[in-house]
Amino acid sequence: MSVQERKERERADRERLIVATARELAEQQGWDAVTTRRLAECIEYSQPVLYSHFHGKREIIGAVALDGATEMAAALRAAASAANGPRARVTALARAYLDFAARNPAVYDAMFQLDGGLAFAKADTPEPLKDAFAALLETLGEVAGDGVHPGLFTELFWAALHGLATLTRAGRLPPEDTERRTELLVDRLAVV
Amino acid sequence: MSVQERKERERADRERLIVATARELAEQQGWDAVTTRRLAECIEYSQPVLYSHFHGKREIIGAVALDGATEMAAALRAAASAANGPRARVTALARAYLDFAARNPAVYDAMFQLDGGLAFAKADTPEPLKDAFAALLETLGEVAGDGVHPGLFTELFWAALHGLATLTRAGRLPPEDTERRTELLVDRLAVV
DNA sequence: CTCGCTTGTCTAGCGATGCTAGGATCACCT
DNA sequence: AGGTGATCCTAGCATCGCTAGACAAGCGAG
Repeated sequence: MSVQERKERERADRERLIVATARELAEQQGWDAVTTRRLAECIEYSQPVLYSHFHGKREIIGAVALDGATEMAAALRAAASAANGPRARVTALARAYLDFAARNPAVYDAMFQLDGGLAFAKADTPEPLKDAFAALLETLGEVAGDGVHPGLFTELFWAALHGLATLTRAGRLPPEDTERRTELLVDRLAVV
Repeated sequence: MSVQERKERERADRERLIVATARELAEQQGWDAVTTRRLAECIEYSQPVLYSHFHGKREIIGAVALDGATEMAAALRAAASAANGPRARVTALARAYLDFAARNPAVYDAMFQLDGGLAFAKADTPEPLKDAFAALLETLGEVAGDGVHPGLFTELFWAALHGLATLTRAGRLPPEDTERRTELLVDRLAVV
């Protein structure tokens, strides 16, 4: 029994290594540089080993996305709980979201830009993704305003944040005005 | 002289054919299906011909994006001018934007999701892109509110629309609530 | 009308990609 | 100690974007 357990543990370790390495590689050189060959070489195994853990590159991206979602949820909750009052909480949340996207562009891409083969807004949505949305909902729900469904409001606020994050990083929006845009967003959308 | 003119005309025609075919192919089967080989076969020429018109696949995507920007600008202006009053104009604009993105997903991707090698928010930004932003600004500028820079407000509104468009199409947001989100967006952001 | 030349096009191929089949090797249990 | 089963790697397939070099077609000059 102990032998089998050890093997399973080693397998799980290696799987974590694959995901961590893929994330690191993507963060340093972009997802284009994350080829199965390079990734295999980095973890000092051959290509087919990757396919014994994941069905394909998509699933690896998906795994990075799930890790990222867990991290983002924690970052959002930490930022919100450190602020006092609904208004300050929402501002802190928005800043934390944009900050996470800016600091972890590859992870953010894995979550929302690339195809990681993940389901969304459905019953079989993975837990970390639902939890990240829940983290948004916790803070945003209280500023949705009367008669406005909290979930719908959160979706809208999230979409705005997502748009700001992606357009800024793609060079579509001048980065120096990020703070002003964030404040304007909170001012207008949140009912305090 | 006439011979040379004819050749140039034929070359321009073929270039338009390439862009139109790439767009059509992308719209029907997705950008992944737009390979240089398939594209070459569709226009009934060999691969290298593509490279005598464009420096690479990126430039072809960029050309589709520019076409799309021109179209989108026209669609936005048409929608806005058909509505009466600032509030109705903004609503019509938002609907037209989301509608364009939903009806032309491949073109929208070329404009904002894929790398078409285009410059943004800079001096050398191509005219169609600046014009599309200008089309947004024309309608949104009048509802920015006192003391709020119209450009900044337009950037924020645009980001929100972009977020809604991309998240909806990626299956991250339930499509059936699009209209309600749009109304909420206009209600909150626009000062009328 | 014919000949050389430029211009334009295609065939063939390079390196790299995601992914997989099949053989070899190693560790385990009897 | 030896058979057995899991584990891993070598080698290869089809396809990708892109390019070099051969080939042909059409032009202007004599």
